Amino acid sequence: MVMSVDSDVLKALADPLRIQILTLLAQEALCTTHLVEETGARQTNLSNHLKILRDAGLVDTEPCGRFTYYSLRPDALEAVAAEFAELAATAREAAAENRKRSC
Amino acid sequence: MVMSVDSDVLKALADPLRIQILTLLAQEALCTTHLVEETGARQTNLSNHLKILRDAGLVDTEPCGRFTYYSLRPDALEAVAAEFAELAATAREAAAENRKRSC
DNA sequence: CTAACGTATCAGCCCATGGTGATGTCAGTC
DNA sequence: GACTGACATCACCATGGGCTGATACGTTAG
Repeated sequence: MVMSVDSDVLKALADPLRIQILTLLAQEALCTTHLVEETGARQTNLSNHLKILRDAGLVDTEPCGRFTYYSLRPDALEAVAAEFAELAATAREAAAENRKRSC
Repeated sequence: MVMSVDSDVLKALADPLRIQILTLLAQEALCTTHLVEETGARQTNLSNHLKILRDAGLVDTEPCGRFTYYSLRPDALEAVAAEFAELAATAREAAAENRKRSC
């Protein structure tokens, strides 16, 4: 089974502020202003992070007047979760059979 | 529900070579020499990456004479998978109820 | 129309991190 | 004991990425 975890997605997930953003967006859709209030980060900084999350396919954007609502894409996270779960399952199998390449 | 994904674990996962290492270790336990053959990376480089994976609790080491066997820790990956799955579930719920903070 | 606001983009700084060669350490071999 | 091989550690360099201030763009309010 091929491990096809998108490296960009993982890089996008490997940042505390971005995880905080995702956690907030999991609760409800928010626009940048809300995220500025919640995280205390600057608008420019958040805009950068949101671009990374959007490019990675982790969040969706919905323009609403001059606001932009961001929401989390469950399928993207589920795909990551599934691939790690499968990798873990493979490892459990290998461990149960004590598979070990000889030197 | 608190999102407690360990940042170090995610950072450890956010590297293509380390993902390749984990994928190889999921199949069977290997020592550094095997990983050098499989990945084509230098021994020093691999040793660095393996230290990161070990510090993150993603792999186990088992000394065997002058060799060191590395194996993947399924529970660590399962924990990550579970947290992402839960975050995704929360987001699905929020989307179903169309939760959106007003501006 | 003009002003104010929400958001995106740009250029730059700085630090974290990946890669490397040199070296150290420990186990097994002669 | 001397040597070789497996692995870890160190110092160094180069690149990438996060943060920032300045600025541009589009939308709504007055």
